[in-house]
Parts: sequence; C-alpha cells; structure tokens
Amino acid sequence: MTTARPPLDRSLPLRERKKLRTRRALADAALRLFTRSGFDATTLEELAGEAEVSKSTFFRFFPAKEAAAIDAEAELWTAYLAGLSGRELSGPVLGELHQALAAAVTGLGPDWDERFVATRRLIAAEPALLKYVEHYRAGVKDQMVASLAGKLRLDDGDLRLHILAELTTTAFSLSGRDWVRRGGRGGRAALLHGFDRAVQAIPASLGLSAS
Amino acid sequence: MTTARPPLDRSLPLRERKKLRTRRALADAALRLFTRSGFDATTLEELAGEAEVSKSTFFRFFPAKEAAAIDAEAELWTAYLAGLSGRELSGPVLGELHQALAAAVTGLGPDWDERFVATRRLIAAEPALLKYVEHYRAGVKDQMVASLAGKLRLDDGDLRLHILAELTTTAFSLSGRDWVRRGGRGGRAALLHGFDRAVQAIPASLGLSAS
DNA sequence: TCGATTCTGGCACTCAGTTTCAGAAAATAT
DNA sequence: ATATTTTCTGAAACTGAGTGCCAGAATCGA
Repeated sequence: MTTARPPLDRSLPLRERKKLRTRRALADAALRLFTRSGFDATTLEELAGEAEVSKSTFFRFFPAKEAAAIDAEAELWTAYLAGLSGRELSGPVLGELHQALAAAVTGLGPDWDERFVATRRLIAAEPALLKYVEHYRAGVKDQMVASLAGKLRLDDGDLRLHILAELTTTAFSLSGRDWVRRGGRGGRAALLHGFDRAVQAIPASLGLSAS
Repeated sequence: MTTARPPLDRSLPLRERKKLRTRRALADAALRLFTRSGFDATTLEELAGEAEVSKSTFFRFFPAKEAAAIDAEAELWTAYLAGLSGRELSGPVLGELHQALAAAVTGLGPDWDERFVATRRLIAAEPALLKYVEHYRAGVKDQMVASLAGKLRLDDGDLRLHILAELTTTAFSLSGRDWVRRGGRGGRAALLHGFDRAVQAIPASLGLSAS
C-alpha cells in the first residue's frame, strides 16, 4: 500500500510544474529501482529511462546518482534549515534546535513517512548511499553552524556550535534509525518521541562510567 | 625543510619492506602532487607513475584515489583504535576516550606532524577529500562504538555510545583544524592542549543559551 | 502569432575503478 | 645452486559516472 503523492501547486507556472514532476519521477524511480535491483546494478541510463528523460536531464536535477535516492532525507533538512533561519532563539540553544527539527518533521507532506523509510532502508543496505548521506549531513551541520553563529553573534569556529550541530543531527539520525527498524510504526509521533529520548540521552552519555 | 621518514624495520621480510616502501611512495606522491596541481587535475596514472608503479598496483594499496591523500589521518585513527581495544576502562568513559586519543597521538612517528598538516590543508582545499575523510571518520566511530559496546557490555545501538564516539572525533577534528590553521606551531603539545580545551567545551555547549 | 528565453536530448569525451591474465620476483624446498 | 611453488605486478580491455557542447523543442511574454 503506497501513499499517493500530493498534487502539484496549480498556481505554479507550467514550466515549474513540469520540472517538479520530473524531479519526483526521478526520485521515485531511484527509490524503486535501487530497492529492486540494487544501487550498483542500476545504471543512470535505466534510471533516467524509467522517468522518461535523458541522462543529461538527470544531472540538471541531481548532482549525483546518490542524490536522487536520498531526496526524502534532503527534504527534511531543507525544511529544518529554513525553519531555523526564520526562528528567533530564546533559552537553551539545544532545546531550540530540538524544537525546530520537530516542527520541520511535522510540517512535511503526508507521503514523506513512506519515502523516508524506504530511503533509510536503502541507505542501510548500500554503502555508497551511506557515504553520500554522511557527506550531505555534514553540509547541513555547516549550515546550522553558520545560521547559529549569525543569530548568536558568535564565531563560525566556536566549538560549542559545532558540538551542538553535531549532537542534533546525530540524535535525530539515531532515532530515525530505530524508527525505520520498526517499519515506521507509530507514525511521526513515534519518530518524534524517539528523538526526544535521544536528546535526553545526551547529558546522560557524558556521565557514563565504566565498571 | 622536511622531516625525513624513519627507516623501515630491518627485521621484516624483504617482500613486506618493499610493500611498505611502495605504500609510502604512493602516499607521499599523493600529498605532493595534489598539493601542487590539485586533486582533480592529477590523474591516477601520473600519481602511480610518480611512485614508479602501475595503476593496478595503486589499487592494491588504497581503495580509492582519496585514500592515499589521507594516509596520515588514517594512521592516527588506526593507532587510536588499537590502543583503545587494548585498554581497560575505569571511570568516566569520555575521559578514557580522551586519554586514549592523546596517547595515540604521542606514539606516532616523528614525521607524522608534517604529513598531517599537509593532509589537513589538502582536505580543507579539496571537497572530494573532505567527503572522503568524513566517511572515513564515520567508520572509525562505528569501530569505537563496537569496541566500547564489547567492553562495557552494552548494546551496539546504545545512544550514549554513539554520542560519545561522535563527540570524541568531533572534538579532535575541530582542534586539529585550529592547530593546522596555525601551521602546526607548538608541535603535538599544542595540538593536545587544543584537544583538552575542545573536550572541556562539551559540557559548556549543552548549557549555551540565547539572549 | 512571433520572437526571445529557457529547457532538453544526443553525442563525444575523460577518468576512476574492476577484471583478467601472463609473467616477474620472492619465498621455500631439494 | 637449482627447481618448485606462491605471491605480486604490469598491461590492456572494459564499465559506467559525470561533464561540455550544441542544435532543436517547449514555454513564456507581448
């Protein structure tokens, strides 16, 4: 049972709607083909063919073969960064980051859950995708740091900002991993609950002692 | 002024010594050529030629073009993981990880500083290398978690272990960045001092508040 | 409808990475 | 020293990702 993708915004110019359709077709085809036949065994020609476009066109939408497969993950972080930049911070920063991420998850389209689960399954199975998503998340962290540095009037190199960014993405990724492992059961509420728990584990981990 | 590489262990069989020589030649050539001409502009043929071997041989020593350039970084983490696995833990885990890493740094050969600085400079300049090293460090974190899980009789998926591993690599990488930015001045003592400061910034970052 | 703008397909090209295999070199046995 | 076995290397052909280029198609604005 697959959740249908929401309709495209009718107010958009024709050309833009077409681009969005192509983008979706490519991302969907990537998820489908990589899952069915494996990442390496699927060539870009096939993938592009499945979406009725040429290889050249593929690279106009995605910078790499891997990028099409992690589109659902990218959607989340894009929404998160946008939400973060339009947010005024007050109180503990880690809490703010936590809330901003929860808000971003909540705001995503209804078809996101399913695509995200499929994406993470693929990432767990394909080393090439894991490598790519690690790199992608590193970029997200950099943007978080830049955004926070601006808001808090701190230096780009401030260790605390890097640590907070690191902790936020790590906590979310780990809770996402568990959620996906359970097949996405419980929906986003369950995902967000796991994320809460992960954030709470942070101070606990600093106190961890041996024997 | 370049620090000469230490002589090879005479007790090793001839064949092994030759392999080590080739490996060094390739890693050194990578650092030299990538620095001089750029990562993309240097082909594997040139690189292999510089070390007097064929392209095939290159791939018998390194899994990717990038790997030869980050050999100094890999050396450190390999020593660290080895030291960690032969260490019995007592007291706060973060402190143990901190000490194990400091010990690994101290134990490296006298030529390491220079190669590490060159490596990190290259990484800062070449996105492809940054991507690769991010992936490499992720592998190190996984091995840390596995090692700790074994020693502490905890689950592989324990959030606290992942967070501690993440924090350790992040703290070191950030302090390494600063050290390299200052040209490696002060030697390893300076590097380790920066690392101490970074580790201390961890609890501080959790308390960071806005306005 | 027409002209300007933007997007697409097709093609040729580079180069990283893999595979295969025959021959060189080192280790081992005689 | 010589023969034998094992391990390593170089050469060459191959796959496929990613790039650059250009002619023609689709869209937009008037």
